[in-house]
Amino acid sequence: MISKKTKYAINALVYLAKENKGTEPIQISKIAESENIPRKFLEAILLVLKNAGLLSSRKGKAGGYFLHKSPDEINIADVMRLFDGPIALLPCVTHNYYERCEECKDEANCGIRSVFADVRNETVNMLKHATLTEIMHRAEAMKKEI
Amino acid sequence: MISKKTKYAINALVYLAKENKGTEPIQISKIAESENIPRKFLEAILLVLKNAGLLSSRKGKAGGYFLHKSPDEINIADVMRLFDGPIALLPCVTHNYYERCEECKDEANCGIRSVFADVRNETVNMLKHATLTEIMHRAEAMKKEI
DNA sequence: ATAAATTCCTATTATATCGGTAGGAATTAT
DNA sequence: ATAATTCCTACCGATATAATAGGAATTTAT
Repeated sequence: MISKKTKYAINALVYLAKENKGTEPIQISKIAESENIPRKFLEAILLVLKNAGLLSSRKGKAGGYFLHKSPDEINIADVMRLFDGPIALLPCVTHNYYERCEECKDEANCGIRSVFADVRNETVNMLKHATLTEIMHRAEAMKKEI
Repeated sequence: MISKKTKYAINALVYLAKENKGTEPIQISKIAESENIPRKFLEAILLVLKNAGLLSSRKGKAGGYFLHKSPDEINIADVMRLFDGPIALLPCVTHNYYERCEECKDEANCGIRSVFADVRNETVNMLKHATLTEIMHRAEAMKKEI
């Protein structure tokens, strides 16, 4: 399961992608209210997204948040990694955070590892393609289907 | 990431599948030593696998564990579910343990849900096909490749 | 019958993570 | 100056993880 942080982050990003017509920043409290996210908790989440370069902010009165990258450059894989760490199900098949399984006898010939490597590749591939744009397209498509 | 319990369980099962030529039970301590798993911890794991019907045991002197099902009927998906619960990354896309996301406004038209449903289907499909037999075949194949 | 070896069962523990709250400092528009 | 907002640090309770400890129950071998 992904953490609530990740889930909230994705929802907030999608909301910003939909709402951000001009470049007017949108306040934390507005996002929190619309997306049913605890306000203070969301505060911390948006800060992380900002420091990771996905969001920009304006401080002070009439301040708020807005997308820093284009909606088709922001994908679920990156957001998940930011909050929940590696996507892989085994430490020995992560690309960026590789760690040997201490109990493993022969990593190079491990059938279990081979399975989880396939799963990782497929999952990352799917989540990389799940951009904000793609997510919005899917929601649109579902609404049109009766 | 899967838990160590799941990882240990899979390793123990593969070991039993490989070692179980006759029907002689194999002792916890032998599995623990061979697979580098803390003995007492493995004890609890094997008990769960037994109660789930994957293993059988003989008690007392010369007792131990052995597969209850055929190696091609035991797959990683089932083992993961047993120890780590649902495989899906969102509660609203699990088949067996469905739970609504409390913050969600419109589940039926949720683009995020749609993405994670795809991921779930693909992952479960791959893990269902990852039987003990398949795992052993993969290891064999890798050893033959130089 | 007895001893030895083993699974089975119940508690306990240490550590970390998750989900969230609290309070205030810094910044900016009006 | 004031009001509104982001930014930052610290804290907290609950739960899960990865074990460990100790002994009861069971069975085989002698």
